[in-house]
Amino acid sequence: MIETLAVSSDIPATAQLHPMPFTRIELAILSIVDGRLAVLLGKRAGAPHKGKWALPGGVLRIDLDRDLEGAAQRIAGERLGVTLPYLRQLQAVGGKSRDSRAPWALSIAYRALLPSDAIDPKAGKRLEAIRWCAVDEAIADSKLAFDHADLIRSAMEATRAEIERLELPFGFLPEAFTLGELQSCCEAILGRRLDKSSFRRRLDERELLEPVAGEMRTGAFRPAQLYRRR
Amino acid sequence: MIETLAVSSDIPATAQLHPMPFTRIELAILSIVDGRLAVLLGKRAGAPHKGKWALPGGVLRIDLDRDLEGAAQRIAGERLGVTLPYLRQLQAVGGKSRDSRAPWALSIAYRALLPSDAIDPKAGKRLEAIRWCAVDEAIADSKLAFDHADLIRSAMEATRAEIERLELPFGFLPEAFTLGELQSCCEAILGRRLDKSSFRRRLDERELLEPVAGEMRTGAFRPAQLYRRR
DNA sequence: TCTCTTAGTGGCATTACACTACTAACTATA
DNA sequence: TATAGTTAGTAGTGTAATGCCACTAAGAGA
Repeated sequence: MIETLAVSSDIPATAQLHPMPFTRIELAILSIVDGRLAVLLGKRAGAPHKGKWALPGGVLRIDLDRDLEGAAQRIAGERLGVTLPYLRQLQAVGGKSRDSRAPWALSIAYRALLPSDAIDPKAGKRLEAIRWCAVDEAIADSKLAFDHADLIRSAMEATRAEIERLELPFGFLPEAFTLGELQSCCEAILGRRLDKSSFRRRLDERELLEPVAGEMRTGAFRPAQLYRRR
Repeated sequence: MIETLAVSSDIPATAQLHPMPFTRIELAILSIVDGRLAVLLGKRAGAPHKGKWALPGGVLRIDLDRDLEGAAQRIAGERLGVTLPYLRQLQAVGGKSRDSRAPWALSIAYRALLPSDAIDPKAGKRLEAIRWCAVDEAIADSKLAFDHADLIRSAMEATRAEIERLELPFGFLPEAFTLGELQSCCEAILGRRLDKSSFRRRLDERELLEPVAGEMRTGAFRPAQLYRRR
């Protein structure tokens, strides 16, 4: 039926028979705030879950979006005024009565890494307010809207696994950074301390970074060599 | 072209304003055939891609399916007459002009592990034929329908990564099995030989298995201890 | 000049694992 | 009955990765 009829110009009867799910994109945007891994939340301005905190997101628009990643970028631009580097699809969740706006709701969750100052705290269209929330607290918070606590947990786990594999969180870092800054980032993501010596040796063997010749970060103490992505 | 609206008896205007994508589930069902990792393909009986081989799949039915995994199980039951253990969501793919039946098509891909004899080769409703195809060949085959070669690659990579982490492929094995059988499975998935001694030591340290006391697999050569999942 | 703090390096111990070699137990066949 | 062939199972050694600890270096500030 669906398999057998279909020409692009004709409308196959069966495809019209079945209503399709209310389809959204949700964004788990992570950052480091006060040395802890944090996620961007928006306070919902309307029903459902009015007044609760939730991941920013929006409806998939088949007239505007070329593909799923394009939809995620459009929504990030419209709602938050940013484009998202290091975007990665997390998972799809869907089911009956996930969202009272429709009988069946499907969400595709994306994750991005951003420095926290890349978001204007006054942005957030269609949201009363936005804020950064430590992921530990967000996951434990039973008052988050929808099933967003699960999505945040999934974002955190995926990001931790990347760091364990030494896929570095360049999204959190400026173009040039010190090894100390990089290590602090990784520690914030993993939620545990790392050994400086082992960490550097591992980076070294994999040849992931190159020093920016002559450039040092100078500050209160001994200056540190700056590195960039290789 | 189809424009499927999200519908509901009492919904806010926003949910109804936008047409929703044509949403399907695709199944990457893996097995070991002749010592090689293989994927189940169906020959398409109708347009689009009529006569080409594709992953089995079906349309998400919001009237029938409670959630995404339920949809995957319903489709596996209807099309292949099986229920799928060790089901895992792979990824969502979507975009304009993925499928000529609709202006915007979204597919959620699932992966399952099954012994090859769990599928009746005469099954395959709405498909001309079904067959097992070695994943290497399927990935290299530019004539597969839609973007299914990408989905198969993704299924293979996800499964290999699981084996590397010693998440064992119990879906391919009977209740009780020998260490030799388990090792052969893993070798077929990884596409390389493993060292017997190391493999056993790693299993041992992680305490993943327990011997079935007194039970041995007897055959042409020295009998082997049977193990089960712990 | 001394202390404090961060940057950066070196060495030893432990662990995980690859590689090799070996013994054990069964069948089949001469 | 002896022997070859095949799979099951164990043991030991070397090496690579890395955890852990200790050390030196370079700046600021008291």
